[in-house]
Amino acid sequence: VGPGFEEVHVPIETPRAKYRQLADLLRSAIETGEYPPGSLLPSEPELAQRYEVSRDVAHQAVVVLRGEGLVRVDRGRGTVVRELPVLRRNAVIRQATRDQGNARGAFQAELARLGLEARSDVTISELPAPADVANLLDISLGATVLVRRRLMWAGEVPVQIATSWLPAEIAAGTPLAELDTGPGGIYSRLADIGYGPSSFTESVRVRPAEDQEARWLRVDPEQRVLAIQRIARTAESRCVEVNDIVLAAHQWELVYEWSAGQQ
Amino acid sequence: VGPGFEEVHVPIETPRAKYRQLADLLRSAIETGEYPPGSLLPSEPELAQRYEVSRDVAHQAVVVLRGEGLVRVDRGRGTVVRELPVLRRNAVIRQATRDQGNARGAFQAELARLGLEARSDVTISELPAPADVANLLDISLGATVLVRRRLMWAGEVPVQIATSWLPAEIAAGTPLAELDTGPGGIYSRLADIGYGPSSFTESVRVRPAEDQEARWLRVDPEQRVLAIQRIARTAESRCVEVNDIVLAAHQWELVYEWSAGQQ
DNA sequence: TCTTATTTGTTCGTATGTATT
DNA sequence: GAATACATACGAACAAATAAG
Repeated sequence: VGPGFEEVHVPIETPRAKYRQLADLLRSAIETGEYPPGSLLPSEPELAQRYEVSRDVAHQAVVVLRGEGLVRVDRGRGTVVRELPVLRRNAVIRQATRDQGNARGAFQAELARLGLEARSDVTISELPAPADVANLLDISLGATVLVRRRLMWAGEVPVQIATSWLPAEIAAGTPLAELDTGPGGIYSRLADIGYGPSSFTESVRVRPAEDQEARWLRVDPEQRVLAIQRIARTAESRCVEVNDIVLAAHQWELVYEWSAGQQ
Repeated sequence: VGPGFEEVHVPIETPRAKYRQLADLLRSAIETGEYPPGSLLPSEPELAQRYEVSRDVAHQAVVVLRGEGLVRVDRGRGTVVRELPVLRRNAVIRQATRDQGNARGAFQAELARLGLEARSDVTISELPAPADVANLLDISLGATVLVRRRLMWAGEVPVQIATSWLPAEIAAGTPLAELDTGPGGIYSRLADIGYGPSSFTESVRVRPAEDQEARWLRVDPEQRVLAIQRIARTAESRCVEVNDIVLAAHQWELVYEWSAGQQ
């Protein structure tokens, strides 16, 4: 419990709801390896029978575990224990180590550490800028931007959606519009053409997954995602890239480091 | 929708479940101000009657909105539309501006910007260190640590729980053990006694609220919190403080800034 | 390809318990 | 104490997705 809560009113703990008790049971069973990663939980009717509760209670218990990201449901098949460990993302180091400073490199390194294979898939297009992106990039509403969307997998598991927006004015016709941006990634290519980023800002929000994200990341619509917006600026404070990153919240730990003197 | 999803299999959109449709309806009504912040939604039986659905559907719809942090339930009273805007927390600036570098100062400034009053409440105790904290502080398991727990409110709304752990060996008997740590807060006091922090690491996780957190932050146990662990180190890399911060996830935006050169 | 069984998703109806007003 | 509100539970039924044949 810990100190400092003394003065808070705590009502007598009402007997824990059955579906919570069952969720606790199943959680322990998963953690002790009774249901190993990738295996199926007993079906809801079977849980109901085994623990002498209604199917509704069994269902609600599974809903709790899904919310925690402990299991995932394949409809028509069953409830699967998730296989991946928590992934760590260090935003500062990603940008600092220039020679592998592209997202792919940092991502690969992180997964290699865990014995997993990184796979990613890039799509490039040119589109009119959405309002918020246009605003940040300081271009006129509707002006064209280069869009790089990258989907990333850890092994066979989809884990990240990243959408990068660059002003077409500076990116069109450069290696930034190519699938492979070469060593150092897009930040090195931006530097090549005189727009090397000098500072970064990330803002982090937690929200429910949108339908499409939920399907692609294989999570419930009720599941939360981390929505990170990274903004890269030149030394003159010109914004040269906006990057929207979406991660399944249960699957990631975000790490930020800085030193005291820094402003 | 956006580019890059083309190759993903998207099943025909099954008709949206009634409880989701109702949740969409209520969400719009809240956003357009039909149910202003602080007001009560119609009761579940009334929603059921008005929209010709079962009470179960009305209940599930409210569950969705609760998960999003849009409403909060006062049991026995009704469902309340939340009052607070999203709060922004800039971790780097908090530590950088030394003269108001204590959490209280930064927190107050942020709330003042929104026209809200900050209130906080500190409890100090000395306890044996939990295993993970002892490990980080590099002290023996069970050694005593100074614990500063701060509960913070924005106006009347509880918004943050922060628990700071300091080695008793360096903190006991110093101003660090006082309720008011004076100008600059604990980091200035650490500097005074030769343990000024020089670098910080924050790691961010999203998880369901524990029961006690849920009660105190007035969220559901199913609701997610941001669990931030900040570690402060001296120039010699000695860890001098571990700070566990818990925030209701829907209520906060985390901001981190850094420059490209930095390691 | 079609059929059937299995599994989860959703809805309705009903009932009871607990907290607040 | 009574009325109202949400929380939980049981039972039944049908829909949708998947797997096995």
